[in-house]
Order: sequence, then C-alpha cells, then structure tokens
Amino acid sequence: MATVKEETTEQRILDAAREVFTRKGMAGARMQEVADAAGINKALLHYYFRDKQRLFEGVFKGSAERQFSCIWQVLAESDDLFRGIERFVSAYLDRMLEEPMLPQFLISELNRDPKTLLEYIDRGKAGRAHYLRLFEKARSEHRIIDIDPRELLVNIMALCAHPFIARPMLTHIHGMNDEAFRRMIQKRRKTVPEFIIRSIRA
Amino acid sequence: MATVKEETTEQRILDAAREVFTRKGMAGARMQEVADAAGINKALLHYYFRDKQRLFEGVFKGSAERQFSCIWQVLAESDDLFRGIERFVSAYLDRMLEEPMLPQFLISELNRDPKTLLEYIDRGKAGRAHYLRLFEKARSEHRIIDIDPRELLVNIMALCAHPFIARPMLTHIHGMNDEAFRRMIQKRRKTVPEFIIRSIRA
DNA sequence: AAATGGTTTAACCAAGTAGTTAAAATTGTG
DNA sequence: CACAATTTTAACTACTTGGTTAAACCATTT
Repeated sequence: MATVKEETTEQRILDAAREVFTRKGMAGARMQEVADAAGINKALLHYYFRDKQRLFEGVFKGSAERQFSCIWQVLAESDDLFRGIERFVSAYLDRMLEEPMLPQFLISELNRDPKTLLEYIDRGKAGRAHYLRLFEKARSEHRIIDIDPRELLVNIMALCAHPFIARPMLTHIHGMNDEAFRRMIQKRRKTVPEFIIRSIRA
Repeated sequence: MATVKEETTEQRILDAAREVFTRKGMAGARMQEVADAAGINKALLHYYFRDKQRLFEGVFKGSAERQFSCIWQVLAESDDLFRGIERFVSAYLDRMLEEPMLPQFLISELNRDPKTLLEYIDRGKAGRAHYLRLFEKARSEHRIIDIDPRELLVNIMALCAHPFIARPMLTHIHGMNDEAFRRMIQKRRKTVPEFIIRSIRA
C-alpha cells in the first residue's frame, strides 16, 4: 500500500474525471477517456469506482462543495450587508477565475438530473441563513429599500455567475478574447458590488 | 405529396427533436427517442435529416432564432434606454415563461461546441447595435452614470436569464414549487427594470 | 391503371460503450 | 524472501447507438 505518495490514485482519478466530466458532461464523457486522462487503464478505474454513476457523483459532490464552501464563508464572517456583498462577489469571481467551467457544469447536470443531484448542494442552504441575518439587520436599520431578500440573492448570484455560464455567447457577441474576458471579470469585482448597492441603498 | 396537412412531417420531426434535445442535450438524446416522439420510425427520420448532427443543428438554429428575434426587436422599437430596458426585460421573461428550458439548452450546447454553434447566434450582434445606440443617446443626455455599456448589457441579460438557467438550484434553496417560481418571474417583470435603472440613473 | 413520393417494416451492420474477468506483473512491507 | 495490495494486460460480454438497406405499402396524382 502506497502511504507516502504525492497524490493517491483515487485522487488522480477524481481529478481526471472532474476535467472530463466538466468538459463533456455526464452523457458525453467516456470512461476510457477518464482512464487515459488519469494515466491508468479502464480495469483499475472500475476497481476504484464501480461504475460511471458513482464516479460521476463523486466528482459532482466535490465540485458542489468547492463551489459553495469558501464563498458562503465570507458572508458568515461579515457583519454588514454591504460589506458582505462586496466580499461575496470578490470571493465568487476570484474562485471562478480559477475554475471557470464550474458553474456551467453544476447547473447543466442539475438540470439533467435534479432528483439525485440536488442533495449535494444543501451546503447552499446554510449560506442562505447567514445571508438572511445580514439582510434583516440592514433592513431593521433602514439602510436598504424595500426588496424581497430572495430576489436580491438571485440578482447577486446572477451577476456573479452569468458571465461564466454564458461565456462563449458573451465573448462572441462582444468580440472578446480570453484576456479581455479576464479583464472584464477583474473590473466586475468592483463594479458589480457598486451596481448592486446603488440599487438597494435607502 | 400531402400538400394540405395541419403540420408537415419535417416540422413534426423538428418539434419532437427540439423537445428531446432540449431535455437531454445533444450527447444524451437518442435518435430512436426523437422518432418515437415524432410518431414515426427511424428510417423516415434519417430520410428527412441525414444524420444526428444535421438534425441537431436544425433544432439549434430554430431555437437560437426564437431566443433572439422577438426580444431584440422591442429594443429596436424603443427610442429611450430606460423604456427600452423595461420592454426588453418584459419581453424576455414572457418569452422564457413559454419555453423555460431554452436558455439552458442554448448555453449548454454553446459551451460544448462553440466553434460550430456560435454562427447561429449572430442575430444577437444586430440587437447589440440597437442597444448601443440607445445607450449612447442616454449617455449624451447625461441621464445615466458612467458605466461600460457592455457590462450593463451583461447585467441585463444575467438578471433576465439566470433564474431560468439556475432554476433547479434556485427553487431548491428557497423551497419554491413551480407556481412560486412563476410568481417570482412575474414579479421580476417590474422589479428587474427598477433594479437596473435605480443603478444607472444619473 | 400506372406512376410518383412519402412511409413502414424489418432486418442488418459497424462502431462504440459500460462493465467484467482472470491471470500476470509490479510494488511496497514485514 | 514471502506476502499482500496495487496495477497492468488483454480479451471478452452484453448491449446500445447511429446509420443503412431493400422491399413492400399506401395515398394522390396523372
């Protein structure tokens, strides 16, 4: 048993599978391609993950956790809604620049099979509670206009995630290359919180 | 040759294929399922559309046109940015309520194969020109704050499309059923333009 | 009736796919 | 070395899938 290794085989498989599943989706991915990407053979792949579904859920679970954990956390650490929004947006965009296809992957697969996959995003519900507290505080101090907190949260998520989800369409319509896209996201770390707060400040 | 028929067979196939492709995506869809949904057999399906790729592109082309045509049009008919935004958002949300999976379908497939599919959304580039004119006019009249027009357009699209794209996640986190989702979208026909305009008004 | 074109039937093919198996090879461990 | 766990090899299965073929069927038109 290899105890001291830079990387366990199971992790190498999960990394390779994440790359393939993210790019091609569950239906389009091939077990052979995952094995190749992991530098192993199909037999060993099935030795670690019995079938495609289990492998996929392993990948999805990890991706869902990476998406939600660090991002909601910054909200929990904030005690002011405006400041919380600023930090949330920054954290979200920074995170997505590291893994730009993540939101599209999660959303695409959630649409395909919500029944079995929704349980993996319950982390999001905890973050929602933090958010609601911050919102209630700001409202009671009359610092924001009258707005449905759920709707505000949808708007925040939309403004963060959509550029990544619609990236091909967006870069095509505006004639942007990868570098221009990156610059745009960097700008949005400032402009998106401004856009939101200007809209809700009492 | 059946000249007088409620619906041509080719159209029946395209309708069935749209339903299947939208639900399962190009990779997940099966030609047999399309044939069944169209009430014909596989041989006739290939008689009308030589292979899966051609059938898919036929569907995608139609979907992309339905997505962009009527929506950009209301912008062209407006001569004031604020009014244009109001009408654009209303038209977009109304349209999406009729075909809620459309944006997710287009975006998902564009991410999978941008190279061959991006040409089908060039309609969007024409709409962009209308929008830029309205924006320039409002700016020259000092009615809006300093903001990158491309970024504003991204924000508008994001606030319109994201609830539909992220629908399963959204309804799950907020514990909404189909009716609650519909009500939320109806509310957004008013609140989204307000949200945007409050943010950009000089 | 003959011809035409859309449609069905039913079988077929070649390639690909997830998953299995069993034996051999490799590697680390005591 | 001996033992056990990991990894490879290579073949094989059962099944699915896109696509093809050829003959027959049927409704209209000519």
